[in-house]
Amino acid sequence: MAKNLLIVESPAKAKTIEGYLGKDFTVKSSYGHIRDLVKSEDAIDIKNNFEQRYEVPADKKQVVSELKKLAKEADMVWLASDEDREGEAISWHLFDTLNLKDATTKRIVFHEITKPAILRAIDNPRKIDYNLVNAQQARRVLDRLVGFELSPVLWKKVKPSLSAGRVQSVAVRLIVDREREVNKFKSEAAFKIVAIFGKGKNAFKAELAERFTQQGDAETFLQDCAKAVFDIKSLDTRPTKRSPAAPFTTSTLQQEASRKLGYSVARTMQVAQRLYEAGHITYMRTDSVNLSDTAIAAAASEIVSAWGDKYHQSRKYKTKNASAQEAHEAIRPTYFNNHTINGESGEKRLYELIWKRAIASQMSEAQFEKTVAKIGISTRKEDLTANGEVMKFDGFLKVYLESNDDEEDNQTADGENAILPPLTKGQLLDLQEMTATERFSRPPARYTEASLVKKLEELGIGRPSTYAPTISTIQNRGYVVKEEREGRVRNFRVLTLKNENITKEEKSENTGAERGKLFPTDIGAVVNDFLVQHFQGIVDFNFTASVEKQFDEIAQGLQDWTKMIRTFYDPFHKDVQSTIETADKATGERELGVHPESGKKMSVRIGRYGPFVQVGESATEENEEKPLYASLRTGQSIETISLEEALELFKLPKVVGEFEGKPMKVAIGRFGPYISHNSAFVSLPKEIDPLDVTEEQAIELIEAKRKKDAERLIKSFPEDETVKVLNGRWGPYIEFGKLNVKIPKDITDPLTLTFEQCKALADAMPKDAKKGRFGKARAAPAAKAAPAKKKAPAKKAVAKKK
DNA sequence: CAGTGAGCGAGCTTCCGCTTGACTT
Repeated sequence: MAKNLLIVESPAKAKTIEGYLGKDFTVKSSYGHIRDLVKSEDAIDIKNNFEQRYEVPADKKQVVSELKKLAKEADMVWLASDEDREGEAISWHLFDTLNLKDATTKRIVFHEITKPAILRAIDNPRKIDYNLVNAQQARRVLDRLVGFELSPVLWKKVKPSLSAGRVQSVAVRLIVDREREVNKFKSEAAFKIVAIFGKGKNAFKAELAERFTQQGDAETFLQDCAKAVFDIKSLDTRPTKRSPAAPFTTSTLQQEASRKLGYSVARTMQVAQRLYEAGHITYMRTDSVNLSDTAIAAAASEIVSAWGDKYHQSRKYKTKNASAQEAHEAIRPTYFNNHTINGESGEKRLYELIWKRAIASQMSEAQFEKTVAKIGISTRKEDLTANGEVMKFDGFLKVYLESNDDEEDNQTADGENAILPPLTKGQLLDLQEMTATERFSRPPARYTEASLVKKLEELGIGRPSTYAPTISTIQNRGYVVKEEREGRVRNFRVLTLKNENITKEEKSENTGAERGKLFPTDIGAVVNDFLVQHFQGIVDFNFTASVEKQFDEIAQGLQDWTKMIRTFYDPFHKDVQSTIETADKATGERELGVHPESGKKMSVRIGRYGPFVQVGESATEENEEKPLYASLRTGQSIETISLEEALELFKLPKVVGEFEGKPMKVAIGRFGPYISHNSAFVSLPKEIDPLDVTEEQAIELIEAKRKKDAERLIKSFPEDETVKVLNGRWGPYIEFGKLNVKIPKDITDPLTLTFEQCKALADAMPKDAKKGRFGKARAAPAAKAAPAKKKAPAKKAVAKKK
């Protein structure tokens, strides 16, 4: 039996370290935290110095009992969790839970998983740092108090099951604020002047720095240029350089994988996890840009052997982020000589990105020669400017170029890297063409998942391990949606000067189209406004930063954690209580105006089933007339919907005629406009406006759908006409009433299916798990359904008594 | 994929950070 038990947080790490340490050490993992606050309200004893009640969650029981057993048998237990607040707390929880003894327990730390680093750590053990543990407890207690007091306020004042927290509520606020900036934004048009000089290989572009807001001014400029002589007024050539970016942290990896590979932050983390577990990369949840000395040396030898000494430059990076805890290395390949790996294509691509970024970070800078030519115009006092750039040495650009957040900027940057022909001062230039193009100022960009992570990191909010889950949470709660939105067509004017002739034309472009951007929902906006109004301090962008400062003081032993929490909690709790007592229910209600025909009040707000328009006052005892209601459609918001758009909502659903003795109704559902007829549905093609569907069109569409369905039909049953075997997009399936049933793999020929078999398969389908691809997230209401069923007979019993 | 928008009211929801699996369609 090994004399030493060493415990780290991650099992993959444990495996590596075990290889370094030999027989005397058993290396095990705690799988992160092993204890957490109990779920119930008495987790924190507020009156008694915020004393906490912890428990080992069910999924950690086995880990804990195994560690307990091993600890008992070992002579010495080495607590080697990460060197940060959470890691220190994990060590303390282990110490406490496993009943360890001071004399036979040592705390060690390392920032990199290399043999020398581990051995050095073992030679320098210390005790558990209780100041650091206290700082973690303060963090944990504060987050629980905020989350579990704020969320119930929302259940009362907005809607059940909502949530609020120090991190997620600020994330939502960023998105709501940004959306409002976009909506408020007024685009301004101005004419941009671009000239092309020279012919063929010697052609180059020059631009005017100023822009003209009036078309007349742009035209005058072109007219003046028609007769002008152009000459090189000045030439300025100077060397410039560009340096490589630091190796990846979690946040920069997420950003770059989003831009270059189109991955969501969750996908990036999943793929990175697999690379880590396969031993290809170092730990992927890190805020450090630091590389170990062995890694720097390995990168150096790789660079020198591949491209020579000239391309190598050893660099150490420092984090700019004050909140970084730097318990790990930056994300890098474990072996730099593996330029690529075996694996699934997603893994390969992410690995190569990580490899290139890490390698490039140890390479020489790229060198350029940048030329700025000022071009004089004989008839005007302004100058045109031509920029040219020639790469003299590629350096790190041989392997890696960091991309930019702003795609449109990259497009307009084409003039930047252009190569200028040989030019001399005083040289006269031959104008080929000059254009004045109307350009529009752009609103601030909506957040993508990755750019939101970047912003949160800048604000010091959240940690590498929580970025991806936070992004999921705010979407799962319905505060935010990731969506594509269609743009609209916009016209712009172009004036062209060619051969001393000015022509004008109007062109059109698509603008405002968005892909994979985060939009706030109505509920997200209402919750945000409610929190901003009543809990300003918590959703303040600096709240985390200011509590972090205090956690740091606690960690240094300069402040008592219970006093800090007390100072925060008492006024906060007061706010919670007064809000519960005095605040109105938040519905986001907004008056739209009056109905043009009836003169009744029109308003929008959020109801039980989502946002809707109401025409007329709500029914009361005096006012017996019921108002009319209509739900808003996908993409519409109570904040921006107009009276006209609201009126449109009442035009549907409408009956457009009769077919086979049953009415045909046009409506708009979750998947767009459709016709319903005799409990069958037909989607409307995009080119047909749902408001002017004719009876003939509707019949035609229904018949076409029937014909198509008949072609897909493999088998039907005389026992029940609603049961069919059909050919679907992914192969055959059974349609059992409204339920779609998958055919099990052992049935190779669907023609052999009997009615009884179909029925059995349908019965075997879990009742609540039929909706959506993400059954797991939706499966929660199952718990809800159970007590409701229990209640039902009780109600009946009461009814019978009556 | 429809319509629903009163209230009754039990028991439920919820935080942030550390870690991996176990799961469908």
